Formats: sequence, C-alpha cells, structure tokens
Amino acid sequence: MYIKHDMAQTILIATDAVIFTVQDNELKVLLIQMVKLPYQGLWAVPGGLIEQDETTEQAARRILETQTGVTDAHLEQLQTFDSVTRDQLGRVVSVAYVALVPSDSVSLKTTEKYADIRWMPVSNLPSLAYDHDEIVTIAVERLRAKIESSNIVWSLLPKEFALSQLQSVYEKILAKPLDKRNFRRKILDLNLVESTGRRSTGSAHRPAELFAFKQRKTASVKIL
Amino acid sequence: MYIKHDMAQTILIATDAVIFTVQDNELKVLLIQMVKLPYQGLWAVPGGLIEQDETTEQAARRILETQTGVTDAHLEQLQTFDSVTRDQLGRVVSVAYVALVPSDSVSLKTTEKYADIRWMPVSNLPSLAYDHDEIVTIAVERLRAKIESSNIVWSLLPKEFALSQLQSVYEKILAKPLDKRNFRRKILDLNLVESTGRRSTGSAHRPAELFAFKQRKTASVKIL
DNA sequence: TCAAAAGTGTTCGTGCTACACCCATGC
DNA sequence: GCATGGGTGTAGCACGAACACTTTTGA
Repeated sequence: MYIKHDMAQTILIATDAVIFTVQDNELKVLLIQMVKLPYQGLWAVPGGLIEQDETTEQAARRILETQTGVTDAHLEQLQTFDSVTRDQLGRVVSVAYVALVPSDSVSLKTTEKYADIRWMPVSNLPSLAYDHDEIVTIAVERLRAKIESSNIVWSLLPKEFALSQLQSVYEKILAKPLDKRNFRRKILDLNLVESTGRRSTGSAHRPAELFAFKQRKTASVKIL
Repeated sequence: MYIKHDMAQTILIATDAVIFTVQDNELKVLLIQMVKLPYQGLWAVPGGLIEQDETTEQAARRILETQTGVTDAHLEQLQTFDSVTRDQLGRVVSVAYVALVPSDSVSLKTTEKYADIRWMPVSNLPSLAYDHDEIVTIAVERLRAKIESSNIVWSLLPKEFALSQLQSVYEKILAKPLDKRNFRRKILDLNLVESTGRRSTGSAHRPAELFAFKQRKTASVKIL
C-alpha cells in the first residue's frame, strides 16, 4: 500500500521531450533557450511539470504540439531521470520521451517562455541545462538502436521520398556510410515500402523513383 | 524552469521491483501478498514510495535487499508506469526496475507488512494488484531481449555452473529449446566463460565440467 | 557535353541450422 | 548393465560485405 498520509513526499514530476528530426542532411534536436535563473541563457530540451490528471506521455505530447505543431509524431518513453540534485531548485523527477518528426511538417512556435527555440545538429551541441546532456546522449543511443531494429524511420520522412533520402537518414543517424546497392536491396526485400509511381523533379540529374511506407506505424523489424 | 510555488502537484513517486530468478528449472518472479485494503489478499511485485533524498534506483535496491537479502544483484530501470488510475488510493507514478538474482544466494524475509512472500513461476502467475500484470509482462519481454544481446545471465547463475545449466536458463527464459552443440560452441567461442577445472559430483551420470564467467559484470554482447 | 545523382548483379566469406552417436558415472 | 545427462563434428544454406559502371536529366 503506497499511501501514508503522515509522510510528506515533496517531489515533483516533469517530462522532457527529446525531439529529433533530420534536416539539411543532419540529425537535429529541438532545443529551447531558457530565460529565468538559475539556467538563464542555457539551452535545454523542452519540458515541464505534468498536470495532476495527465500522464507523462500526454504531457510530452502536449509539449511536442506546443513547440512544433506536430500531433501525430512517433513518441516513446526513454527513461526516467531522478538524480536528487538534477534541478537546482528542488527535487524533480523527469520522465523523458523521444519524439521523431519529419522536418517538413514542423513549424516552430516561439513563446515568451523561452528566449529562443532552434533545431541544433546533434554532432555539435552546446552544453545543456539540468542533466540534459545525459538525456540527449541516451536518446541518441536509443534512436540508433531502434532504427536498426524497427521501422521507425517512417516517422522522420515525408509521405513520399527517394530511397537515397531514406539511406541518407540512416547514414546521418548511424553516423556511418552505407553501401547503396546493399541498402536498396535490403529495404526492398523487407517489403516495407512501395513505389508511388511518381518521380522526383526539378533537379539537375536523373529523377528518382518515389516510395512510400506501406504502413505508417511502428513495428519491430531487423533492418541492419 | 520547473518549479512554480503556486502550483500544487500532489503525485507520489514509488518504485516497483520485478525480481527474477531461475529455480527448479523455471523462471520465477518474487511476489508478495498484500494485507491491507483495497488490495487485500492480492499478489503484487514488491515496491514502495521512495524517500525524499533517495533515487528510485536506491529505493529499488533497498527493497531488493529487504526482501531477499541480496546486495549485488543486477538491477536496471525498466520503465515508468503512470496511468492516472493505477492506484485506487491516489495518483502514484511508479518507476519499475528489473532485478536478477541467482536462486542460491537468496533468503526470503517475511515481514509483517505482507501476508506472504513467494517465488512464483512466470508461466503460471495469479492476477496481480495495481498494473503489476502489465509490469511483469513488460519485464519478461525486456529480460528476453537482454539475455540475447548481453551477458546478463551471469547474474542468474551461481559462481560455478555446468554449460547445461546455462543452457537451461536460456531455454527457460526464452521458452524454447536450443541445440546443445550449437549452444556450447557459441558460448565457448564468445569467450565469456572459462573452465574452473572442477567437475560436478554426486549425480547418477557423467560429471559435468564446471565453468565460471570471466567477468561478473554486464556488457553488451550478441549471444543469440 | 558535362556534372550529378539514380539505378543495377555478382562474388566471397562468415555464421547459423540441422543432425546422431559415444562417454562417464551411480545405482 | 542400464539409465541418465555430458560431450563432440560436419555439411548446407542464407545473409551480409565488398565492389564499378551505365543511365537520365538540367544546365
């Protein structure tokens, strides 16, 4: 039985959302710049306390929508961070989430709460407030593992895409080059995508065949 | 900035520990039987509120030690469960942990807090209090995934063991038979164990060579 | 006609799978 | 001597890795 009314636990529960996208051929995280002390001027991942009658996932989704306008992104629980000293202002336990959004569907919303909001390349991040360095590091690891063992990439790409775009997303996230022929064969053999019949246009080279995911939902599949 | 003093969040933080062992050739979970209403008589995984100045991991370790006397088991964070209605007595968010202990090192401690405490086979569990059915299900999935991709088995076995015992642990957890020759080759090729030179005694058949893990700590290794 | 990305097959080696018999001991 | 689990090798196949040239388009 958990509840004892004579015991005063004064710990707050927050959520932090590590929101990834691939943009300009780079893996990026959404960061906000803080206004108030003691973290004034520092960058952090968006987050906040949860409401009394809301789950942490609902809170993460709310934050995601507030910051990016995206409502149907892939969202999964990452891990709970609860070091006693992680927030200078008091004991706050944070349930962190990872969200993946296609960059073409995002419109960043500036609010008064933050000095700034920006996509920052994972390969070159400033040092972050709270324990957010650690959270982002672990989120990147999770993303790498998941992209190899499931079809979540769908959530980073627009509805139609060329196989080379898909390959590029993998290469950015895994931070290593992949063999074009092997990659194409693998993806096509897995039967996760289908040709739309359309082709890319407007580039000074051969147009690419455009594909779409057969199912836009996450499933467990060994990809690499 | 998380803290707003005009906002009253009244949510408690607990931890629940799903403690596994392999005993009598079966995968088992440690369950306690509850005394108080509204869950009186129901079985549950051991857990409790965390202290103000303690992390959830420390709390989980404390619970593990209180119940089993084990101090150096493998312990890892599983997931946070925070359905608004998961505890009938109020809003409690639980950070669940998975612990693995070798059955030979455990001595269960009965306390007044519980009606009973017992190892129960995962293949045949009663229905549990709170959302503990779900927690245990997810814990078993995690255990299956982890045993294939890391060397955590060491934490379920005594210091010395026969390869057939090791194989049996895998078979119980994965709930499928493995080929003896392939399994032995795989384990020996991976170079994780070494012969102790000793052999098992006292059985009505050929004595087995006894092995030990070279390193009794967890690392990421693809096993199956 | 040139630059730039799209598209396409084959070979080789590694590692997983399947499979059956003899060995050492206690009773 | 028999029942019980311990211990051993090989062949086939699937899969991943490495690798280079032709095609199509816009400028």
